[in-house]
Amino acid sequence: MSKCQQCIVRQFNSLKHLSKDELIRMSACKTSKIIKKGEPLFEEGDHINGVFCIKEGICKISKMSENGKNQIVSLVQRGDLIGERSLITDEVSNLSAVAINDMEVCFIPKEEIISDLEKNPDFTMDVLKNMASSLKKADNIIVDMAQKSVKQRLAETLLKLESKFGTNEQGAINVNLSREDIANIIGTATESAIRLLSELKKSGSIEFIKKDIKILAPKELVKISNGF
Amino acid sequence: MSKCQQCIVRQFNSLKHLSKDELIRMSACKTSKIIKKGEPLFEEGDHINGVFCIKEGICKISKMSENGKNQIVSLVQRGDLIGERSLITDEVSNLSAVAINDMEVCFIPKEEIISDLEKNPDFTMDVLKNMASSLKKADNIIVDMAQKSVKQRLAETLLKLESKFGTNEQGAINVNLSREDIANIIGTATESAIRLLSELKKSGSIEFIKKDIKILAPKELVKISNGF
DNA sequence: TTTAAAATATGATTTTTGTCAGTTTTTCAA
DNA sequence: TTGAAAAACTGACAAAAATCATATTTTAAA
Repeated sequence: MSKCQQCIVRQFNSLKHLSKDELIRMSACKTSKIIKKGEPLFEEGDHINGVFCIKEGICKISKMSENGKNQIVSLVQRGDLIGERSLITDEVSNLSAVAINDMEVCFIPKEEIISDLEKNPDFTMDVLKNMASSLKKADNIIVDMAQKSVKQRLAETLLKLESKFGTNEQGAINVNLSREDIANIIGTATESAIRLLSELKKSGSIEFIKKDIKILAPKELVKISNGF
Repeated sequence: MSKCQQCIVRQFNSLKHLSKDELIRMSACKTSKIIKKGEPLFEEGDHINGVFCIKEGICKISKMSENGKNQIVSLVQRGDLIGERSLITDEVSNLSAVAINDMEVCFIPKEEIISDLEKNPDFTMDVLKNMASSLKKADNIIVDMAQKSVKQRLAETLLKLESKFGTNEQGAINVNLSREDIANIIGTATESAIRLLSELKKSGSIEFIKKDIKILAPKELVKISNGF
């Protein structure tokens, strides 16, 4: 199994603050998993008891509402760390994570990393920073969900997706989301999302390359997102 | 000025993990403020550069949307700490805080408390725990905002308000929110909130005592909140 | 390759929610 | 106390979004 000390992915997240010794110890106890597209990494109610470091692939973090609809709360990709919260509380996960393409993921058990959290202030502060940043993002999403129309949220989401995942050779947003996934990000019915995408296509703001979405007029989407 | 070492309020938040020495030092540099109902404690764009410890009163934490509507993200009360994020990042606040009744608040400058965050692991871990808990709550709010109807959110909000602030002598929810505030919590137009409150009143789930709301049938509200 | 299932798409309709306009009630300061 | 401003309320209507029905296209398994 590959060694954490030599893993590039670690440089992208809080684990970069661990010392060589800490990494060697971690490397010895980590496990590596392959998760196929569509399969869960963990589900609501699971005891995670550790953190996942994403070596390859993208997954959607979602939560079931009482209405039985799925809401995607975030998308995480190569280099991201998930499950930091499990280090801090003993509660079961309130979220589930499902691969949207094939993934390679390392798992570091809680008992191995918890002492680092207590003893390595650089590591702790970085975890804290990430949480603070997530919290700020969450507040912004709450405001958007509460105050923006579905159309505004769709336009904003497309812009965010492009900035996060970039574009492929044909210029389309480089993440493989179904129309249903998009609807579950913006919090609307799948039909509504499809309808509004068609509208944006008709008006020339986007085009479809197969099922992928290419943004043609980003400024137009910014306008829509801001309510014009 | 009163001393932090003797302040009961401190027991309710992360500051309880500070040592006697740390408290004495903090006490020497803290400032105390009286904020009248309706006045801001801080506003969007302010450099907070420290934490506020609420000694008395309640305030609403809110954010302006691009649409020009105000969204209340949380309500904080006696014993709560606000502004922890300012300790971690140098960004200006993305939120504003306005008193909903007269408040007494202590302010502890960042430079005084930042070393505790770096050197006192109990304190750090408690801040981390609170952030993790806030993050979980935020995820739940996102799901509610995205997936629940205004009526569902109103019912849920009333239940949450009662459980957080309790009831007064007449059994009404013990927090002084305007109808507009309620609308800004659930993310809807003031008129819609008023209309749905009247509906709940007609159906006997709640009653009004002056402008205050008294929950008569909590089970009914739970049903509504869950979509029945 | 064929075929069934899943995903995408579109139309018609209903429900939900927002907006505007106006009335009544409450609050608070002169 | 009184009168103006703010808050609460109600109705009518418009806009947004969900739902239901159904058609078409794509995907993936046999």
